[in-house]
This record gives sequence, structure tokens and C-alpha cells, in this order.
Amino acid sequence: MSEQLSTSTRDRLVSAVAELMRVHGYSAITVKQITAAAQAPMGSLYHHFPQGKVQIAAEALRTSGAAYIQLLPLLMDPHEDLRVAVRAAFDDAARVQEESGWMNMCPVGTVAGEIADSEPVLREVAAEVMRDWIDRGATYFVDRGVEESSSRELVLAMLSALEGAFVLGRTLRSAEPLRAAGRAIAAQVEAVLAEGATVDSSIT
Amino acid sequence: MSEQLSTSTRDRLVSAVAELMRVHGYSAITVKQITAAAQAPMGSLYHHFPQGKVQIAAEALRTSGAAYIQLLPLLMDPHEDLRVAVRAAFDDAARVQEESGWMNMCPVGTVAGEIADSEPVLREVAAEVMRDWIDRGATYFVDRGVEESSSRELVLAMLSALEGAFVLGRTLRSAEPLRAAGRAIAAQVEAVLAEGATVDSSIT
DNA sequence: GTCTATATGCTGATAGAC
DNA sequence: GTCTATCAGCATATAGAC
Repeated sequence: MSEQLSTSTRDRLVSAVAELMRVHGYSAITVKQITAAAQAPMGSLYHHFPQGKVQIAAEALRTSGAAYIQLLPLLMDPHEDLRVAVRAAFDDAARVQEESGWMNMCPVGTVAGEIADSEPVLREVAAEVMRDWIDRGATYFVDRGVEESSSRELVLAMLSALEGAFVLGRTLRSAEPLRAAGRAIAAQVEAVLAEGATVDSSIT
Repeated sequence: MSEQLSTSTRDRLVSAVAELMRVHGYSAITVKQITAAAQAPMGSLYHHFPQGKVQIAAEALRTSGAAYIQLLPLLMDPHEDLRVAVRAAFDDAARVQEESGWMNMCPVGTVAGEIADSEPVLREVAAEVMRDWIDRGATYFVDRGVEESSSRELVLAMLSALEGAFVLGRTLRSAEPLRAAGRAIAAQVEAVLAEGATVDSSIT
């Protein structure tokens, strides 16, 4: 009964697509690249994913998306002040982006922009992933004292700034966009907390 | 001496690529699509652009990029209060995005994200376009009373939020991301102006 | 479930007549 | 400067033995 050390062919295929999409997006990668990277034959891909490239890309987007949003609390929890926490998250992202040699930080955003008008199935999957991000993010901000109505707006602004700064930073090879974006979102946190405080004091 | 009503073959080719990239990005479009859309034969494309697809895409990015940044003052000039102006620009963008049926609002951001690790020539062109945006944007903010050092940070945050919200909005088919991003950048303007005012009052 | 061999169509690019 | 015909290679996907 020899232990299976390697992961399943299916899992290796999904990981390979996720990694390839992170670097090259969706349109530019080929199924040959995928099977080569996963060290699997062509037939296995179409055995596990009968609809081929689109289907395996969808699965990879869901997997990566779920993993990515877990970073948010991980980066922000250590900081008591929410404004500091937001800036720390962006500054950490900036550091990672620079240290990695300006790699693509988020395949979901990249692929979403690329295929929104061409691959309706993948667009819907990307939308599901983003809706999950927004829900989880809003819940996190509520838990940290932001009013329910402002939380959704805040997480939308934060994710937008994050995704956009990823692209600018990677293109310009500069950590500036992410740091600047972090300051803007921190300013928004400040504004939202001030609003909440006003409401609170009017109640008290 | 019959007037030439149509544009030159060269111009039609560049326009066709710009429009196709706006919708589908770079990797997904083909030179056949380009020549078909421009109603030009294959040979003409390679006559005017010997390096082919990459070269014509580069030209289209430069042309579109230069056109896009002109919208910023156009949208913001009518509003005296800079915070209002910023929100108006984002709200206008949100309206356009929704009314257009969630079309791609900025080919430069889309293409930049897609090819940053695969097409070094195009990445550098996209970087040049963005550096031009940043310079012009920073100058605009300075002209409207923002301190020089804050202006650059502000325009970086604004462009990041704009590009990211384009992607989220198009994927989610929602105007919310752009509106939320606009409020965050307005908060940043508020913060930056307050800072400046503090400095000013210490001088006065 | 795994793997090889292959089908069919399309890719970017070129040659060369006009 | 325009246009047609065509190249060599690669794309996704499939068939069918094991």
C-alpha cells in the first residue's frame, strides 16, 4: 500500500492553470502549456474537464479567488487601528509585488478584465468570486466597527483600488500606486468612522 | 480632384485595433479581425507596420491613451469644489459604463494587465502612457490648489481606483464600484486639502 | 483513469504581382 | 502603396488503445 506522495492529476491540472493564468492571463495560455506544467497528458485534461480550457480556467478562478480573500484579515488583524490596518495591507502588498519582481498579484482581476466581453461563462465565475470577496470583506469591516451601510461601499472601494494599483504597479514597476491607493482607502476609513462617530454621539 | 472622404488605410487600421482591443484585449484578437474591421488587405497592415501585431497595438495604445487623459479635466473643470469634481468624474464614468452595457472603459489598463509578463514592448508602451497620465494629472491637481507632493500621490490613487473599478464594475455589471471608488478618492482629496490648509494657516 | 496519435481549422507572417 | 495567395506552425479538441 504505497502512499500517494503526489497530488491527483486533477489537482495538479487546476494548480497549473491557476499559476499560468496568474502570469499570462487566460487568452494567451494554451492547453499544451497546462498539461506540460502539470506533467499530465492531453487526454487527462479532457477526461476531468470535458468542456476543456474554459472549464478548467473556471475551476482555477474559484480556487484562487477563495484563497486570495483570506489574506485580507490575515494582513489587517494585527493592527488595532483600522486606518493603520488598511495602510498596512496595501503596504504589504506593495512590498510583495516589488520583491516578487512585479509579478501579477491577482489572476482574477487580470482575467476578468480580459474576458468580460468574450467568455460569458468565465465572466460569471469571476463575478461570483468578486461577490464573495465583497460579502466577506463587508462582514469583516462590520466586525471591526464600521456601520453596515458604509462597509459595503468601503470594501468596493478597497478592492477597486487594490486591483487597479496591481495593474499600475506591475506596468510601471513601481510600489507607489499600491502605497498611494492604501492612503486613499485609509482616508475613506477615516471619513466613514467620523460619520459613524457623529451618529453614535447623537444617540448617546 | 475627388475629395478623399475616407481616412487613410493606416488610420483605419489603427482605429480598428484600438476598438478591438477595447473590447477583447490584446491576446484574443487576430490580425485577420483587424484587417477585416479596417476593410484593408493583410499586405497593407504589414506594409505600414512591419513588426505586425505588436507594433500596431503599440500605436493604438499610444493614441487611445493620449485621448483618454483629456477626459479628466473635461469632467472635473465644471465643478468648483475639487472633492465634488472628483466624485462627479467617477459618477459620470459609472453612468457611461452602465449606459454602454458594461463595455470596457479603458483598453490601456486591460491590455497592460494582460501582457505585462508576456509582451515587453507593449508593457513599456503602456508604462509610457501611464507616466504621461500621472504627469498631466498631477499638474492638473497642482493647478487646482493641491500641494505638489500630494498631487502625485493623489493622481496615482485616483487612476488605480478608476482602473480597478472599471474591472469590478464591468464584471459585476454594477455601477457601485465606480461610485464607491469616487467617494474614497474624494475622501483622500479632503484629507490632502486639510493637510495643505494646516500648513497654510501655520504660514499665515 | 491514463496516455498517444492525430484531426481540423486558424494563427501571424511573407512573397511577389500589380 | 495595394492586394491575393499561401506558408509553416500551432491552436483546441478528439478517438481509441491500454
